[in-house]
Amino acid sequence: MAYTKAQLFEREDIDLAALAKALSHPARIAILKKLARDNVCICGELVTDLPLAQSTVSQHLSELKKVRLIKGDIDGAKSCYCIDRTSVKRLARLLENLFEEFAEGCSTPPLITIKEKQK
Amino acid sequence: MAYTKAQLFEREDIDLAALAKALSHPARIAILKKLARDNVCICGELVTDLPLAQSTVSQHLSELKKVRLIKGDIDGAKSCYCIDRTSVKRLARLLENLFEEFAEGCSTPPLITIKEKQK
DNA sequence: CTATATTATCGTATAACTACGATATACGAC
DNA sequence: GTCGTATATCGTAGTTATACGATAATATAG
Repeated sequence: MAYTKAQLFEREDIDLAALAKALSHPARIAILKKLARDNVCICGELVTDLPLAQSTVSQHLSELKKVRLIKGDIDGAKSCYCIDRTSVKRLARLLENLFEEFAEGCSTPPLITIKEKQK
Repeated sequence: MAYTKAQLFEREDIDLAALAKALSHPARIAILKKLARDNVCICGELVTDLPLAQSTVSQHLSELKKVRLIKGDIDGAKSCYCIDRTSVKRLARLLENLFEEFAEGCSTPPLITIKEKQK
């Protein structure tokens, strides 16, 4: 039988799932946090920081780039990556929608909302 | 060599990654949203709602339960699931931390784009 | 141009995920 | 008890993810 039926769901759910998948490995979370801290970061720094081989780091970067959470530029022989704030905002919006539904569904206490504090 | 090195990362990153993985399939997002809307929901309703076999839905429910985003109670022959607000709050907190880091990172967009690497 | 440094990509092995049908289990009705 | 319903679990096939080393590609240094 077929393998995935993911495309049979609602667009928004598919989008959020794709972004969540990008966050579903601690290495990629760590990469995003470092990129955020340093604002920009060359690949080599990530390789020395993470307990992973260079090719594996490159692979993780590629995944993050695929969903546009980061973008990369070539600077000489090195690659500079930075957070793509547009997509981060999109992720924040999708998460907000989700958490709103959580909040609506029940009368129990307040849910923390994801606020967008950027710039 | 080993397969996963996920456990070598920081606790918080591992936790967030695990929760994000639970959100990384549109079916599970849809399940969470329905559980939130109905506050409580029996498994059968989910099966008729989703374009998936009963066993597959049960599997997705199991994954959500594994990270405690939902909890289930047996009500006779049926199973009632509902959102676990405690874990949802934990997820919200972890996401907040992440987004805070994003916000703290520099606001200046880009760096000098030299050129596109291609092959 | 050659050598070195940096990063991306390829090939590959293994683990995990997705999905289903079949089966097991547990309950309620009878 | 048996029958039917509702869920969970097992077995499994195919797909995707993780990880590495090896190699290719590109830029800089000499």
